[in-house]
Amino acid sequence: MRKEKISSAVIRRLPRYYRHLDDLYRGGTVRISSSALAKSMGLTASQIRQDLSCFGGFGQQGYGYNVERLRGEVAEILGMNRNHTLVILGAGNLGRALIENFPFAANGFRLVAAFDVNPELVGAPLGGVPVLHMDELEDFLADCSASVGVLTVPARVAVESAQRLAACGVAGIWNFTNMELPESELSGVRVENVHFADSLLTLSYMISEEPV
Amino acid sequence: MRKEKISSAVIRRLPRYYRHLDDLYRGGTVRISSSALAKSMGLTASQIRQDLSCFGGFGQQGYGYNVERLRGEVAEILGMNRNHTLVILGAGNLGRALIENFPFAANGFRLVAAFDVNPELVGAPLGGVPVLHMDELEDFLADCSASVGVLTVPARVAVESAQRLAACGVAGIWNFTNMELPESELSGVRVENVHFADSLLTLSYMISEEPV
DNA sequence: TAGATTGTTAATCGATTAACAATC
DNA sequence: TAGATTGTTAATCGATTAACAATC
Repeated sequence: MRKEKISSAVIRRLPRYYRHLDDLYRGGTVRISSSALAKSMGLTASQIRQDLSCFGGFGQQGYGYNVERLRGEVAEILGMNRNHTLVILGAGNLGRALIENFPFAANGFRLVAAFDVNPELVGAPLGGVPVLHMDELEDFLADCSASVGVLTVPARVAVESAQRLAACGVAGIWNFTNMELPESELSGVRVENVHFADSLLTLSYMISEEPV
Repeated sequence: MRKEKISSAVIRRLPRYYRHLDDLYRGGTVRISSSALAKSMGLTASQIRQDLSCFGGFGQQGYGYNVERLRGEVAEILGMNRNHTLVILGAGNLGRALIENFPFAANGFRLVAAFDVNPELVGAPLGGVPVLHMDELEDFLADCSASVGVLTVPARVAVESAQRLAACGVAGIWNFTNMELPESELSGVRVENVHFADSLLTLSYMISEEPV
């Protein structure tokens, strides 16, 4: 039974399902039951069956789930087959790390260009992708629209860069700046934050639980 | 009233509280009410008062919260004043991005060394931090223990590196590899994952909601 | 067929929101 | 004092877990 509104708790688990199913698939596993998958992921079988049933009935009584099929269904749900494109703003160390090492294609994305203000970086392609000057952003996206803009710029230009991306009509912003973006001013653009500092402070809490 | 076990939902909000309180503090705001803070953070006043009351009563009826004091309390709760130290394993683009740009000190951490297997990187300090060969990890940590190990190594050596860190007695691992670490084999070490792929796939889902 | 395992409904648990007495 | 706002208790809402009929 497909549900209308999927809770964000479920959505945040989907990439992990995909990752585990992809591992199983690559390892040659043909079928898996909810309880076996639950065990390997540290969840309950109930939860997995509930989560999947938000999107349809992908299993078979007495058999379980076909790994290849379920992996494909989850990929489809996540939008991995939609030929999403992205541009990266900021070709510093972090931008370069993503450009050169992140498996965009394996996640259903195609990186089309990087932008930076540093004239020493502009012009020299990175990882097969052209590096253009930030001034060319609007012209480039007018010709060749992108689904997502990746923000790996310095914090002080984060909001301004986000607004330029929104004005160019991107659907989403992948935000690596430690800034909170004013989503209400970004006209419906979805923002996904990767806040390094929040993550480290969570770890800091976890390793500090005992009193000093 | 201090609660025994703090839920992870609350813990994950604490860094955001800190970030907002720090902004207010730097901006010169002296006091703030739960409702004003709630409005600026997109939460409810009830939730903020509930969250904070897990750790103590930091406010005052009729007045609200003193920003400087509350910021300090949250920092204390997060363990930001414990002189945590960390080492980074892997000085590739991502490791370098963290070493050179991440504000460790502002988050209560001191980066003491980086390790890599590449002889071209070993020996040349980055951002004031020595870069040592991975072979020296155990000796180094025997002399100078660290609270946290940061994993910015290639995925294929992620598990092995995590096990070495655990054997050296780190309290936490900040994991940037797209691998799931076997926490049960890491003898109590707390793991905080930064899964870029999971984050991008969540964004992919959000921008793909309408059927094709 | 008998055994296994799903999808779904019901029960439980936990987290968020609302309400309000206490009090600055 | 009167107004504001907390900390906390109670009510609601949502998410997880358990149970089981359906069925492969």
